[in-house]
Amino acid sequence: MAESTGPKRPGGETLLFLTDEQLRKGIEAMFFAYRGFTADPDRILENYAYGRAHHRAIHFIGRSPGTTVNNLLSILGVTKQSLNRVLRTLIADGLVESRVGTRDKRERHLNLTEAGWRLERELSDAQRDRMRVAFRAAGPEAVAGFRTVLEAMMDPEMRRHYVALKEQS
Amino acid sequence: MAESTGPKRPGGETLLFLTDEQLRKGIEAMFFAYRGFTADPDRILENYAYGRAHHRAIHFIGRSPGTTVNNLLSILGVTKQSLNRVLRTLIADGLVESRVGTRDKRERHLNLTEAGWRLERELSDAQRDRMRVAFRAAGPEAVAGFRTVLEAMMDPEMRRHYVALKEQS
DNA sequence: ATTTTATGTCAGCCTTGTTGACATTCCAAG
DNA sequence: CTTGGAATGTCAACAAGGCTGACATAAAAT
Repeated sequence: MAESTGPKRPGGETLLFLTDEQLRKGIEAMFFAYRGFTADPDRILENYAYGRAHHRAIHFIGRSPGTTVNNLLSILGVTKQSLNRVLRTLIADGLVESRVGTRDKRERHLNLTEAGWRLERELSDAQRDRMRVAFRAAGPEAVAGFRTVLEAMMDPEMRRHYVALKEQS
Repeated sequence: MAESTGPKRPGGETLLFLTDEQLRKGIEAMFFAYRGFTADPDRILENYAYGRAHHRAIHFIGRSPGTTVNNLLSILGVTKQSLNRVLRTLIADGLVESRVGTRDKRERHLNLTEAGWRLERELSDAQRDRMRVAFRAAGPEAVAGFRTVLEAMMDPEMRRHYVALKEQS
C-alpha cells in the first residue's frame, strides 16, 4: 500500500488520481454504475421471460444486421452452445431471423424481424434514457473523459470490436 | 430516432454528445469495458474455485471491516440466501470471520482473516493495475469525467452506498 | 407479552455460463 | 477428387449464482 501511494512522474509531479484510494473509487464506481446501467433493461426483460443474454444478442444483431454467428460469438465472448440456446429461443419467438449465407452456405446471417426491432427499441430506449440523463448532468467534457477511460480499460480484442462498431456508423 | 437527434439547449446550442449515436457508443463502451474490468480477477478466482460473487463479498468486507450481513446485502443487491451461500464457503475456508454483535447480538460482524486479506490483495492489485494503466493513459481530466458520468448513472441508493464508502476513507 | 428485525438454512427453480461428443455442410488445399 | 478443417447445430451433463418460499431462532423494540 505505502509504496504505491502518491506515485511520482519522472518530472516529479504527484499524480493524485493514481493513488490506490483513487483507483479503488474508480473500481467501485464501475461496480455501482454497471448496476444502474443494466437495471432498466432488466426490468423490461422480465415481462418477456428473457434475460441479459437475450438483450446482448438483440443489441448486437441490431447493431450489425446480417452479422454471422461467429462474429457474434467473438463479440459476446461466450461459447457457441450458450449463444445457440439464446438464439434458438429468439428465432422460435420470431424476433430473430437466421438466413443461410449465399457465398458461404455454412454461415448463418442474423437479422432482427419487425418484432425483434420493436423489442430492441424498447430496450435501447430505456438504456439510452438513463445514459442521456447521466451525460446531460455530467456535461460534454466529462462524457469525453468517460469514453476515454473506458476505452483504455478494454482488452485489445474488445477494443477492436468497439472501434469496428463505431466506424460502421 | 430523427426527433431525438441533435437536441438543442434552451440557448440553442447543439449537444452533439447527446445524439442517439453518442449514447449508443456510451452503452457499448460500458459493455466492453466492464468485460475488461472483471477479466483479471476472474482469472485469479479460477485458481481458488471462487466466482465473482465471492470477489464482491471479499471486496466490500475488506472495504468496511466489521460490516453487518444486512449492510452487505443492501450494497450487493442480492438475496440473503445468495449471499449466505457465498459467505458460508468463505467462512468455512477461513477467509472471513463472523462475530456476533456486542450491542445487538442479532447482528453478525464480518471481517477478513489474514488469508482473506491475502486474497483481497491479490484480487484488488490485479484490478487496480488495469485501472491504473487506463487512468494513466487517459489523464486526470478524463478520469474526473469518467467518475462524474458513472456517478450520474447510478441508482440513487447505489450512489448513497458509493458516497458512504468514499467518505469512509 | 407480542411483534419486528437480523440472521441462518433447507428445498427447489431459472438463467446462463461451461465441456465434451458428434453430425452436417462445404470451402480449400493437396 | 479426396481429404482436412472451418462453421454451424445439437444433445447431454454440469456448475455458479441468481431467485422464491418456508421455517427457525435469538434478540431488540414496542
